[in-house]
Amino acid sequence: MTNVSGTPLTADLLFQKLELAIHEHRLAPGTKLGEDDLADVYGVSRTIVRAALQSLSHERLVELKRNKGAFVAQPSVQEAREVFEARALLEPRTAYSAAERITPAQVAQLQAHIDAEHKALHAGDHGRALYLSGQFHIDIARIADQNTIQAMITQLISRSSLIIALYWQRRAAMCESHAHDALISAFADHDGARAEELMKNHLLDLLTSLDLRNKTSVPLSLKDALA
Amino acid sequence: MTNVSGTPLTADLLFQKLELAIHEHRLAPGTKLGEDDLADVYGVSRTIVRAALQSLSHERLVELKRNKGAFVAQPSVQEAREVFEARALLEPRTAYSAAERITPAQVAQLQAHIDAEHKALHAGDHGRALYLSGQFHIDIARIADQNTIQAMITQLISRSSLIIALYWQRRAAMCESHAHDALISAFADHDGARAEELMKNHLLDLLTSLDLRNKTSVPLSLKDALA
DNA sequence: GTGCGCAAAATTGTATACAATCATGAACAC
DNA sequence: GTGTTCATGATTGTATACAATTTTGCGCAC
Repeated sequence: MTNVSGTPLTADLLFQKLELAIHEHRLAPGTKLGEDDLADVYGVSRTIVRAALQSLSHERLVELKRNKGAFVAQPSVQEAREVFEARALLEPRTAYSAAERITPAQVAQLQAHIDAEHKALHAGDHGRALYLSGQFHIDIARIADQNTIQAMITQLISRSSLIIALYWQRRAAMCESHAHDALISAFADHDGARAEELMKNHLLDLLTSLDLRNKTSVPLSLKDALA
Repeated sequence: MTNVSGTPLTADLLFQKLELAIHEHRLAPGTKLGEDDLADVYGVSRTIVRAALQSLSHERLVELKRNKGAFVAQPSVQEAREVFEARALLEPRTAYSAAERITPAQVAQLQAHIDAEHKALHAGDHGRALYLSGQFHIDIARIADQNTIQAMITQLISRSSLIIALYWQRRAAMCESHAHDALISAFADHDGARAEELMKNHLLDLLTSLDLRNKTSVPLSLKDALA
């Protein structure tokens, strides 16, 4: 099948599309990503699809099982804890740095970001709201001018989205929390210490809102349970 | 060209070989990694080579320039600072956790690691010594039982090796420092606070031993300077 | 001799063909 | 009816062929 739309659709682009779909919970953990299927859907060859899947695998969003195929990752309870451990080490201090460097224009950007998040939530688009809420954290790293840390946080945020999909217990409540608003306030005041503390607590809140009791994670398809 | 040796040499294996070569400074920053060249050397098709190069690119050890080829990365001064910023956030706290959990057997492992490093240094194999010294840091994350953080530190260590290749100022001195010995002592005592502090200082020492003054990084080949 | 332009060579990007492995299911023994 | 075996089909792994782009270098004008 040849590509129909105007853009040639490179591997990076396909990567972004799939990453977004996973982040917005349009692709559930455990979903099989067949190479031919994706190639047909997006009108590219398997070469491109494989490159994109390899990238997703590197970001831990997809698990590549040799001779079996690619599946949307299903983070274990252990992995979920580790991801939030890592975030706890990186994000509070990064928020501190961001608060010291942030410009009024960037404060406005963050605020616009939150507004969009609330709007999506109001429109019932929970996936979109979750994605935007993640972008908020990534923006903070960008404002702190730490590209390396930003790349790490980006990965951790995406993985958190999978974790949320698997272990969230009270879905409705989450996005209503005004932790992000409080953070913006600290940023506007250039109050690094407060931003750091708020971020730390925000991450703890997120973690405790998960149900990480050690029931071996329920596989979505019965088939996988036996394999 | 067909593969001569016994093992089929998969993409992951080639990735490891190249990563090690970069880490041990056998491949200098800026070196071009031609696909056909690598394919010939290792007796595999370009398909495998490209997969390995893509992985290396994801680890930021190789820079992929579209239609130009793959080159061993040359981290900028800014990137060098960012890498050590990230390490400063991750490693001290991870050392703390490791100190609390470490077993006597693991202490012995670390000690053996250091002995091997000293031996390599004595044998004049600086590249090997540098590699082993990096593994020490990765082992700490492993002992802390933090796979996610370990993966991040692994990447940061490899990138640090490139940074050292570019910005180190007093080569001989480095590995003689006994920072690792002091860390082991703290680990043996399960003294988390001391381990954390030692690691923090160790990373600061490393950073200050670099020459990160903002001269636009000297390109190894004149050709790249103009491109 | 210097600089421009174009053609040839080399290198990377993508698609496709073939090989290897795994999944499915029918046939058969018990 | 249950379980095993083997053949068939589907899916992934690898190599190769072709297209697109870049680099190289020759030839020519000035």
